[in-house]
Amino acid sequence: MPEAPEVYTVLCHLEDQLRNTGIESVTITHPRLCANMEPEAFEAGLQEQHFRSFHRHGKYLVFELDDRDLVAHLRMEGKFLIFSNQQEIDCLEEKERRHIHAVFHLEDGRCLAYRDTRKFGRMYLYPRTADWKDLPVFTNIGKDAVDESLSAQELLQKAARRKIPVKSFLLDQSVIAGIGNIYADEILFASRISPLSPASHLSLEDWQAILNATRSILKAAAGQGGTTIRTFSYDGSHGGTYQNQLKVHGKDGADCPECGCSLIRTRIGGRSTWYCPDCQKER
DNA sequence: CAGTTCGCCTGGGGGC
DNA sequence: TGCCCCCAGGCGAACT
Repeated sequence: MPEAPEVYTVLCHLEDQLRNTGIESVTITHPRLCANMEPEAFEAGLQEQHFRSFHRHGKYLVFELDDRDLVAHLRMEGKFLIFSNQQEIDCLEEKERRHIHAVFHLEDGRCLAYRDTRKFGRMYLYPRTADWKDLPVFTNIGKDAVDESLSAQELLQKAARRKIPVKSFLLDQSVIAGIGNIYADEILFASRISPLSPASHLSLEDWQAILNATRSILKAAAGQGGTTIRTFSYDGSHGGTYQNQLKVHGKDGADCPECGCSLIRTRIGGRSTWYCPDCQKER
């Protein structure tokens, strides 16, 4: 479940590996992967293009090519894997190979494979746009969580009249982009705010605390290569280490690292949520 | 318009 | 060992 820090980690790895590399051809074996066109058009549109620059917005990866913009969302389990040649893919065991849904054959003989066991990930291809942030896929996506221009005032205004729990509000990508289930729990713990608090009940000071916690936690996690629980890895074998810094998320039966009382596990908006009932007061 | 539910997917784990 | 069911969860569509 890559969130902003994990997507950033993947992006850095791909930039390092693919910058200025050409695409000879692309083979799509799971048509639904291509979100905004037929797979044949997607394959044709990528032919002879080169990876020129690499960006992230929220949980989206953006690749600027010569005259196309390619956008990818890994959702839960999507991964980009780089192989030295086609034979390496052919030699994979069936249970590995069956989850590869796209292969980019690169001009230097390497292969960029997209593997996704649950087929939730999506890719979008567009004619190159002057500013990639104007791409249609970002129409309903808010500012990135670590965007310096995002202010507490802005969050306060967007939360006005919103009755949903603040945790659900933080997960709403149209409000703020890049936060997922793991970091939402960690951000609210650091901010000492109950995830159940209605979003509209938070003060300007509360939003400032959330913004400060968001920036410090996402940056620290990115610095450690992200969080590896369950399946995240940036290249198929190496993961991040921020899971060792988690204070509440996933801590079944654990005590609060601040006050020692028992952490609570509950469900908010259909998602597992961990918090400290003592440190995190409801607003 | 705000909020809720469902469908998409598969592997892993618990219960028996 | 095998079978069934539940769970994980981001996001868009469809609904109230």
